[in-house]
Amino acid sequence: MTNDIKEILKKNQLSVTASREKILHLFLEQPGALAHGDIEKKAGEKFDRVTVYRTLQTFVEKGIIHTIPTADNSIRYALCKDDCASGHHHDHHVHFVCSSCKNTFCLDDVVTPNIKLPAGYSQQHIEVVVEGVCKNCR
Amino acid sequence: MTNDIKEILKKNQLSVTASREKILHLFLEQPGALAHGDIEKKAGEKFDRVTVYRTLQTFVEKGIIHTIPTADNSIRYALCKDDCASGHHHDHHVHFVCSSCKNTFCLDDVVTPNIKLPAGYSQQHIEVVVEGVCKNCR
DNA sequence: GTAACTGCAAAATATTTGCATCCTT
DNA sequence: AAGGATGCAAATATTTTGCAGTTAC
Repeated sequence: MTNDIKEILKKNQLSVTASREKILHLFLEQPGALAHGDIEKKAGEKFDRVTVYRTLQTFVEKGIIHTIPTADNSIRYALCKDDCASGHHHDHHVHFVCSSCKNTFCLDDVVTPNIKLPAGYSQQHIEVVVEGVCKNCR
Repeated sequence: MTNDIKEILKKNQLSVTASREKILHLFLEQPGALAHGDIEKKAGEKFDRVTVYRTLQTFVEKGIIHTIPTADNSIRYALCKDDCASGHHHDHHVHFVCSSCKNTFCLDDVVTPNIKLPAGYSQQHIEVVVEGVCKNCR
């Protein structure tokens, strides 16, 4: 498991450092998505705010995690599936925000639908976020 | 036209003030969505940052405008259709972000699709944002 | 006249940048 | 040893809050 973490970092040409291992571990050990603030809390004063910013940014650039837009101005991050390589990230699944427990999940098995756009519009990417109650909260 | 603006405000039990008229006017005169920053720019030093925050918040509460989540942490606001009343806002259309001109539009004619969720999940709301090139930019 | 709205000041938060030091390779 | 990563300090930017003065009704 710890090896997995090192592997992911190496595969993306990143040096293996304590902060990166710890942040990546947080993502692996929990099913949902994490906002910047969550990471600082869960890590328990361990590392600098700035390191978290920089690490998240690096991970997004490398395609290790991806962002999930939300309506409340708090960007959330979630792990990408293995087949997301740097540059061409394909994020074809639906995101789910639980209005009860406030967690955000990737519904990896639910693919985004095809949308018929009006004439003249071309589609490059689609993002679907469903809000509701998750299976743990009902 | 100016009457429309006053009407909208009155219909929502808001006093008609210069700031509210001006901000509402900005939304009416342009097809896309506006972020907080856009409003400050377009208004040209006219009113206080704080007033913009408070006005936007009020409008969202009353259902005059709604928020559109984006991946880059900049919340955008757009006018709601007439049938959005306070409390039960129905926002059943797709949003479109142009990667060229950076504008955000409401595709009012494109309704959000039905998503089949995994067992145990219930849906309260759905948000669909498509990124691509709009008809003006291609 | 009263309640609601605005603008200013200031506080609280959040994010970015520079640089010296430390760690990974 | 060299390059990259971290942590601290500080600069910026963003959002919130309190309060006094102004405006709408």
